[in-house]
Amino acid sequence: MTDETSQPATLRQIAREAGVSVATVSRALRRPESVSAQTRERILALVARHRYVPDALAAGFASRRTGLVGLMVPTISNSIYAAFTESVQGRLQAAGRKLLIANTNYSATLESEIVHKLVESRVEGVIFTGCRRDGVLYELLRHYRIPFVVTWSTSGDPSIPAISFDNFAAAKAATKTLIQLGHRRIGLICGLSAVNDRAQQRIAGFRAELEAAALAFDPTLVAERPFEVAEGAAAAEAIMGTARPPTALFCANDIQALGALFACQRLGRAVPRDVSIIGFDDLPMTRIANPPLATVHVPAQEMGEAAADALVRAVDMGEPIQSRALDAKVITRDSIAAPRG
Amino acid sequence: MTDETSQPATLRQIAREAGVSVATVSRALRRPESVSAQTRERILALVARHRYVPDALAAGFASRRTGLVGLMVPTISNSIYAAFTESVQGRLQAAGRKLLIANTNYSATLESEIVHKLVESRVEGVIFTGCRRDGVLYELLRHYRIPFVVTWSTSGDPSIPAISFDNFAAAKAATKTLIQLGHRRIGLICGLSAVNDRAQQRIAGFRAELEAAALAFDPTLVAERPFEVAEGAAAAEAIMGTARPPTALFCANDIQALGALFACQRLGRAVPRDVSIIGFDDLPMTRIANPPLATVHVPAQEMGEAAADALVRAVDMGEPIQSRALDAKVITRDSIAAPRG
DNA sequence: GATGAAAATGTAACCGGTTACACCGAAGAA
DNA sequence: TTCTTCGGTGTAACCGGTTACATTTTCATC
Repeated sequence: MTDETSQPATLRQIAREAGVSVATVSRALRRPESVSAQTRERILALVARHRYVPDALAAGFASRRTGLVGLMVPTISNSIYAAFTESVQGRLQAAGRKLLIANTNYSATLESEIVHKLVESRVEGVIFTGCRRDGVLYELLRHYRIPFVVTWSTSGDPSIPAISFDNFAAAKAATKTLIQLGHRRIGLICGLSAVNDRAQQRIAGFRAELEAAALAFDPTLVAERPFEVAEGAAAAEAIMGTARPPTALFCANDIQALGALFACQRLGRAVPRDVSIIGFDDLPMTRIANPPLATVHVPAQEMGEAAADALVRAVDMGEPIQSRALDAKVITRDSIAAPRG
Repeated sequence: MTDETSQPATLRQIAREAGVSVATVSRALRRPESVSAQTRERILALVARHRYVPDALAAGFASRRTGLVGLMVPTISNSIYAAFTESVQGRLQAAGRKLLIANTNYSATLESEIVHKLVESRVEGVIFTGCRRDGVLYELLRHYRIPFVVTWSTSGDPSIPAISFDNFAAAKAATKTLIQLGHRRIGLICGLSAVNDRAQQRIAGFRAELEAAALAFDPTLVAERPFEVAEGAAAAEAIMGTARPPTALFCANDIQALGALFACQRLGRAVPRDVSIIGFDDLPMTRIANPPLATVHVPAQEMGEAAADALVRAVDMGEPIQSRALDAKVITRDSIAAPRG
């Protein structure tokens, strides 16, 4: 088990020492059954002794396959993206692929740079978060025949496959839940729609439902903020501090919803007695909070697995990626109730 | 701006069309100042027209450099690792490196497989979480001259560089804070020490401080659980439901601490009046919770950046990695107070 | 105009696997 | 015996850049 030389061995060295050709060593490692048992054992013994680990770079270069898949998420600090990333990674790992993760930090410039890096790395597929981006990027990927799929956002363009759920409809449903309880003045806390098409779609769903219920949209009850607990708390304080505060808050993500919940409690507004709160994402913590937080369950894990699987199939079998809309549904919990009086 | 051919171009094609040698094209792309302005522009125009993106695989293969760094974390679902990962990634991205993330899911077997994959990929460096693992892995990396650094855990072995903080001391300090407030019966909720050396070190720190204060260690007040809010809640319920419940809980991570906080409140135990709670990690949410949660600040971001920087320097300048212990410190907030009576 | 240094460019070997194709020998079929 | 088949193996081209070294061009200086 000691290393013969201090330099890592190469396939040719192993071949020489085993008295066989490089092709045989390559085969012994990649398709062991295609080599006689005797030869195989001699080779594997040498491999172990030299601690030989084949160079995936050279192998990838020679075979024109890298086994790499790129994933672009805005951030993994947000638990929901972390869970999503983990599901993608698990699935790819199982399929013998490696995951290259890149954080775009909600910056289009950074995202564009990263896509170029991924193409350089000759990834075999790319998973995007959200669909709004410069079309040049999609063209670049097509030119290099790299399949891609959009997640977290449905794309209007049928040529851009999306495995996702309907943010607009989900936000509309959450808003409807509040309206059906009797709320007429509803605040909205969400991400920055300028850099986040999910936030934008959720706002649109919120407004559409208000309109459907013939309720006025009051911009003073809306806050677009970064995804931070503290931002959610600050936004809730601001909205609840207005002259005519709403009786309910729709937070387009659970991180901000938790911040809002804490802020309301600190302000002495009981939830749900004085103000109802509904979130979005269904993070594990919402179930445990006091009171448990109503939310919208998003199929983060399912979406990640489906996207990874679809990409692997596209690479392995040339199967085109079909757009799919998964289900997101409102989860009613104790943080929402009919308004007082 | 249209692509001439439908096949992605190669360096040789660009060279032929530009009427120069491949070396010149390579230089024009990698060190533009080493080529005359005229030639450079002609080449760059062709590069743009063909949408040429150099093949990093071939480049890496030729130059024996991949620009890849591997990061092994147990999971990124835990916010603190997500923040850590993000800081590593940001730093590496700035240094022109790409990050290969792998989740070990607290499994030694999986970790071992992944290290092999990373060596195959010829990563230029590896960042580990925790130090407890089969020495064969460290030997393998040394044999391939791949620098590595351990984070989140100090290593006893000086040959294994660690950029970390002292879990034992930090847990001891947190426990001491509770004891100094007057607590004599303290519960402990933490991760699974069997698969997590940080958890193990924190338990040890907890016990050491009890001993220093001449307090008995009561195993019925200790719960080792996976890192989930729900687990923290369940553990707190169990511990607070015992015949002689503790007056304080030390949770060795904030996720479980939040679960414990919610559970205590649900049980009608006011925090900190009936029970004090102190966490570990200083997640953003602890600041906003009701009451704000005392915790131990860990230098997750600093550690990630320092580890990434050290690795880059080791690769670029052959500078050996020095072990460093960063500061972790107790943050007092309203969730802890002197016990009643 | 000759000279030498510096700048710009070209030539070709090389990185370490993969794989199409050729080849050989043994077993089974005719 | 001869032909066919097939498992096992070898040969060598190939993937697309990088880079050491050689060569040519440019330009300031004497």
